[in-house]
Amino acid sequence: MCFNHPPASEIRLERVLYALGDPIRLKIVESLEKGVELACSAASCGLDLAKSTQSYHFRILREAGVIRTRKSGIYYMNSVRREELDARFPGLLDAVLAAAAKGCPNAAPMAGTHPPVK
Amino acid sequence: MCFNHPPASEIRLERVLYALGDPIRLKIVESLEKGVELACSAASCGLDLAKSTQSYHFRILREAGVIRTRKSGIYYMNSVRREELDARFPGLLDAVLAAAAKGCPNAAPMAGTHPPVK
DNA sequence: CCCCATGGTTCAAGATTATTGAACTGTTGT
DNA sequence: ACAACAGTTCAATAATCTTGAACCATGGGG
Repeated sequence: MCFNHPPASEIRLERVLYALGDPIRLKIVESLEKGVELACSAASCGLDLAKSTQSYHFRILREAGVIRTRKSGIYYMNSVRREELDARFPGLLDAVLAAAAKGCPNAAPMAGTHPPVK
Repeated sequence: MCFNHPPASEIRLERVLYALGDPIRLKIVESLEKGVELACSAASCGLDLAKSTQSYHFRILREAGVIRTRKSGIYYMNSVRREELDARFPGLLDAVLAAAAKGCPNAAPMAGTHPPVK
């Protein structure tokens, strides 16, 4: 099930902005922006949502070309398509994440929440 | 009728991204981004929309803090809140507009369309 | 001054889009 | 083989966009 990842050349600004323009999805991207790869449940950790809703948001991010999803064992591992986004829209993700980091110095105090250590 | 412009300190990233995450509103901001001040009808020129719809999108941009609207005579003049946005989210608008300019080298061939010369 | 044309707004209705529970697919561990 | 688990898909409900009609304010003629 290798999902519908758009090729880098077809990533469209409107879709990216739309994807980032939702608080839930922005938080997901933030949590992913340590450069790490996280399972859906770990990336949307703390957000109180039905899992079908989470799935929906991951799909939006995926189809916009913001994240990449790879199935590893039982988990769906997600990461931000950093290089491709930076190449296509230089400075955009940096500016968004810098702004997000400033506006919200949230160090969500997550404790022992199901680690996707694999 | 001095609208609901949020003070600079209350401009929230989520709202800004949401506002920019719509093709119509992005085009409006682009057309405003010559640093000029334009009437609504001029800023949304070329977009084929009911004027109530245009009004709605201008309101979203306004309440997000992206644009400023001032009534001058019979016109509602709009401009981007450049300095405030740059101060609050450095590089964000630059990155977005650079990306938009690259993705779409549209020189919309507008001819003698009702100029808001005032 | 009265009237009307004009630029935008507001309101209520119908048309997209987001959220969610239930049922499902695939993988792992026992 | 089976149960448990991570995510997906589907269909129904809730929320948001779009639009026409009615409206407000301003400015320009008679």
